[in-house]
Amino acid sequence: MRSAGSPHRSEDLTTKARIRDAALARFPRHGFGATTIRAVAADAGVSPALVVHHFGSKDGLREACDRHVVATFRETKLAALEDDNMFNPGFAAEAYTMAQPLLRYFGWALARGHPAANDLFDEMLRESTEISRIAIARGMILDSPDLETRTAVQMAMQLGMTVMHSHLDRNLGMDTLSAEGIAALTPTLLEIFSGLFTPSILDQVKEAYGDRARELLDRVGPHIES
Amino acid sequence: MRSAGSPHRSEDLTTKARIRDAALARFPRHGFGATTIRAVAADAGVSPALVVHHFGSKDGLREACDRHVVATFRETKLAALEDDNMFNPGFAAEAYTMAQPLLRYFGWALARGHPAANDLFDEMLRESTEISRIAIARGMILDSPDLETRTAVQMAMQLGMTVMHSHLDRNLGMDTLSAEGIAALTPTLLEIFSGLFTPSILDQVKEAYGDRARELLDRVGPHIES
DNA sequence: ACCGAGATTGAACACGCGTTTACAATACTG
DNA sequence: CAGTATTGTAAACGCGTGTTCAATCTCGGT
Repeated sequence: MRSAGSPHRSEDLTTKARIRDAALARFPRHGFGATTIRAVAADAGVSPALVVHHFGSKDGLREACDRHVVATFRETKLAALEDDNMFNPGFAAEAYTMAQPLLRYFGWALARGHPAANDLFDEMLRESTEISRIAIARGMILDSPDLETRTAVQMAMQLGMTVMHSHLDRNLGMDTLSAEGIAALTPTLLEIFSGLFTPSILDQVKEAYGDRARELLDRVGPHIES
Repeated sequence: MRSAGSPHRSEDLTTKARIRDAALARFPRHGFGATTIRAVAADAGVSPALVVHHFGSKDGLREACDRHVVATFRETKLAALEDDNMFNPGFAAEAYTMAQPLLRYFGWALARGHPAANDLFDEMLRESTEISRIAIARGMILDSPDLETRTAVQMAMQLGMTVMHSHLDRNLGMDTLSAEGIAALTPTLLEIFSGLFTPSILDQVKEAYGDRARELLDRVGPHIES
């Protein structure tokens, strides 16, 4: 799988990017109103005026965050599509390993219903549906008379889970947005959605995910009539 | 099923309750910071000073909203438990019919991770797990080697769906928080979770929900070995 | 009729915010 | 090196905010 391509060490980032990243972390944690330009500037180690100089206004800063997150998600998703990794069972864990602040911000933007995030949701939904169709054709998941609705609900649920991640963390005693957390949770997700998989892919998954998945998936699963 | 018991016509409410309801609607829509006491007061048709007189401060107002929503949810949930309606397939539709502002606010509070909402989440999770155990004993859903995790993930997903409801609404062309929306979506939810149901309860559900559910559920479903 | 307590208000205050402006330092370019 | 754009800063301004306060209104109890 291709790397996201963006630098991760903060000393490699331009001042503008450092300001943006500081805002990216603060907005979802404190909300838009409670996030002050002065605080963002302090996080980035610059003066408040420089924030305005680079982004025009506080709203401009938020829009820049929106655009950056949306663009990064799009790129990551496209890369995944190109490499045909969408059907790799371990894909989710790797994909979610991308910087957690981005995920947190994305969930926040979706919950806020910002136009740019709306567009991304809709685009992701269209692609998700298309991918579901391909997976059906490949005999991996089961068809549905209303695949659009099923995919939409499933996507809303999985993204919603991201927004609720702190509650999962607290109750499961782990960081569910980390790579290890995703890996630990994947068998359970497969168990929950087991009714939608074909028996053959379920066998493959049991093989791929080891004992824990086999244990969880032995009792449940799809049942095709005929 | 018992009614929630709270009056719905605004002219029946005390001024204090009207202020609280105005805040209840504004906080999730505009966020805490962007919600001004003056705007809440205008919505309730009172002066800004009266808001402070009744709730002490803006934070006090938010806390009052938190308490009210959490308490209402608890009451509704207890009533449902008492009446043993938790296993009625049509329960969700009725339960969700309660005032939508409450649902919106609850989702917002959960996403914010407010302590009071945290407690309610944890309590709901504990009860959900207990209910799952009962449902397993009654042969309605399938057991799991890690029922706690499965229940937690399922709950986070379903609550997260509430937070994401606007995106579902936009893409499905309906109001998914209304009684009709819930009813329309329930067959799809059953389809998604079909792997967790026992065949017998799935048959019952097909019977209860009519042609659309039967259509959706005919292809998928659980498969118990032996 | 009187009183007192709670409900309600308009005006004002103090503070922190986003933003502006003028100015200094640095980096780039011919 | 001169000239110029870019990057950065300190200080101040104006505005909207949460909040306070004294004053008025409402109305049940005696």
